[in-house]
Amino acid sequence: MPVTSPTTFRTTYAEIAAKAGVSRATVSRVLNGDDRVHSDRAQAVIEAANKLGYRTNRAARALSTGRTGQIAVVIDDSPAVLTDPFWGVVLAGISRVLMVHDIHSVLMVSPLESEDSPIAHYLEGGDVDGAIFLTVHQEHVVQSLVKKGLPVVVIGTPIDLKSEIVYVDTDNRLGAELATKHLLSSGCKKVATITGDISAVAGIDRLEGYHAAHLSLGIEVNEDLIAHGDWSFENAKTLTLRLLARNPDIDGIFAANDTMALGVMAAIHERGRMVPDHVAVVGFDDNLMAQTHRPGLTTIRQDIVGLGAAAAESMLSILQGETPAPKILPTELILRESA
Amino acid sequence: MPVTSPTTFRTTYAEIAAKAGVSRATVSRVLNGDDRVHSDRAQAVIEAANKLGYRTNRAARALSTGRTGQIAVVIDDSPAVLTDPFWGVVLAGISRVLMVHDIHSVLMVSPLESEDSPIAHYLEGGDVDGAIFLTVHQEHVVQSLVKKGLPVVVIGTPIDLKSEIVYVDTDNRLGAELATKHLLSSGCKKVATITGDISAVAGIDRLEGYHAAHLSLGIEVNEDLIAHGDWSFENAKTLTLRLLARNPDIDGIFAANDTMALGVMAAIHERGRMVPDHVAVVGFDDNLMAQTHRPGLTTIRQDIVGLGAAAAESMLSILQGETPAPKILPTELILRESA
DNA sequence: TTGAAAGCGATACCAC
DNA sequence: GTGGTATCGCTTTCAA
Repeated sequence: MPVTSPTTFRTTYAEIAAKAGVSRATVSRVLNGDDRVHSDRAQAVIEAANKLGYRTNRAARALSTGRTGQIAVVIDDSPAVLTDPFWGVVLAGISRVLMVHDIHSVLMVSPLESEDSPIAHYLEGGDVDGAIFLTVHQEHVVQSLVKKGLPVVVIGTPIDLKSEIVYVDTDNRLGAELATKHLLSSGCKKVATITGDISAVAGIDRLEGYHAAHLSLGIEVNEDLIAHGDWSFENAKTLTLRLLARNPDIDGIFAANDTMALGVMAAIHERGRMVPDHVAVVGFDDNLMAQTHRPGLTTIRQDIVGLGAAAAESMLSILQGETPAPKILPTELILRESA
Repeated sequence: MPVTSPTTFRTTYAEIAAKAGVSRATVSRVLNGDDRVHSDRAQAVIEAANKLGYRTNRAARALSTGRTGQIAVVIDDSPAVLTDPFWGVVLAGISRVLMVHDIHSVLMVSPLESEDSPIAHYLEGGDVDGAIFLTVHQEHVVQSLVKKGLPVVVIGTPIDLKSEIVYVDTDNRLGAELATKHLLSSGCKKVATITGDISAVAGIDRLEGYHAAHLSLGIEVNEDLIAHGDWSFENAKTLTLRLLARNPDIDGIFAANDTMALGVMAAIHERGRMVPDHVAVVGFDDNLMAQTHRPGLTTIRQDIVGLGAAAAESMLSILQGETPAPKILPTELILRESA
């Protein structure tokens, strides 16, 4: 016999059934919204349940239905990721939506290196009904999970688009185009960019946006103005210094994220130049630093809560047997002092 | 009959038992590390389990034992909290420790306003074996959960210490003392402080540390140098401006967190003064901004991963029937350019 | 429309 | 040491 749960004593269907004068089967029907129960008996069941403070036992339900009512949220276990305020907000977006549908989010912080990492096993183990990945981990691992029938949603565009992975992402390309166009159309003649990590899709897309802006305005891109960064402050600063040394007449810089934009500004100041008077700067993300830094950083805001919410909704949709199309969320230019 | 689990087909004890030529009871014993099983049979069971790729069904176990193997991690649903990089790291610390013990972290993002908020019900509902709170929400709600027998650990010192809530926290008082002493002993004659929210224990403790430093160095505290902030950038900036207007000879400022320290520095610059030459600044937290800002922010580093890990360990200890003492984690002064 | 009853998979008591 | 089996609470077929 099991040790009595250390917490509360729980009401069961049996007690509700007794109190309402019906069978357990009927209790189940009523509590699960089955129409074909006489409304008076249904009423009695509901009252009894309320009076007894009934809470459904998820373990029992899971055992019976094969559905756990839980979704794993997998996040990469690296300081760089965890330290990024971005993910907290995404988590909130996911959690809120799932909560409404009475689904719990199980957090798994871990690298997902190989197909038989502990996490991968957890995920196939049936402890959860699906998994949302907060960064594109090793893509083939995710892929193999999908093949095994696990409902999966990835936040961020997968590299291999042919893979039938369901994903949601910010419109990085259009956002970057917005940013670059803003610089170009507000008088900048020579706009450089510090890209993100080009092995990541977000990095590529934001660079493409830079190109697209030039193209649409009929301006030729000078490859010499493109510096390949890695999302980090220090690196961006170094690259900017180099850029400015080679092209002293640069008057605008689009950094592929806010952290790098701060590095860019630091470099500009170090060269004794002013933002935005000498060089205008636009970032991407609109994180806290963008707001608190002086001068305030003009940047591209993404709907981060929305990203999480969209991922959760895609998951719900998969669980209902559908195959949701990828969702790409719009961005918005936030004007502050830097450009 | 249940709908077959959408994911993988699962091996059960029955199959292992058949393959190993033993009973299900024996399979259970072996897989749960019960010694008194002949080692050869045990071996057979283990081999069979591996060969069949057995994964334990948590729902079944939970139903049988009354233990879910899940801990709720409750975090306040406010932008200010979610945007704080701090919590992501704490989460990682918690998750890692629990994971090792095969316990899942269920994330609940929500305010926990009242004793019958949905979350409170979830928590008493037996869906989890315990709860870790990432901010002291309404303390009486937490208290009532404890009274109902739910194992609870709070990250952050509760206001009502007499309450028997298990908690872990950073040594805010000593950290603040360290910060203030650094300013005082490196030549500053007039050190002001921008406090955090004084209705929060962390706010109070950091202010106390400021006092303690003066006391231990035999310097009298000038109440006029204490400005009551609210952790935010803007507010800190405003307060600093006011402080400097009234006391132009302030040459050091301890801000109770890094975000405010940035506000302080912004204000100092706005007044045309230099950091640290005219005014030295020390923050608290050592977040990303402290590192990327120029000049680099001298600050107090807390062991954030450690905080999460400590909370998780306290939880494990409670689950084993112990009553862990509060844990207070040490801090460290990180020297950069600002002081 | 309703109830009886057979599972779901693991555990733990009881008897051998 | 080991096996048989009742049990956890809910769902769902099957009959009535």
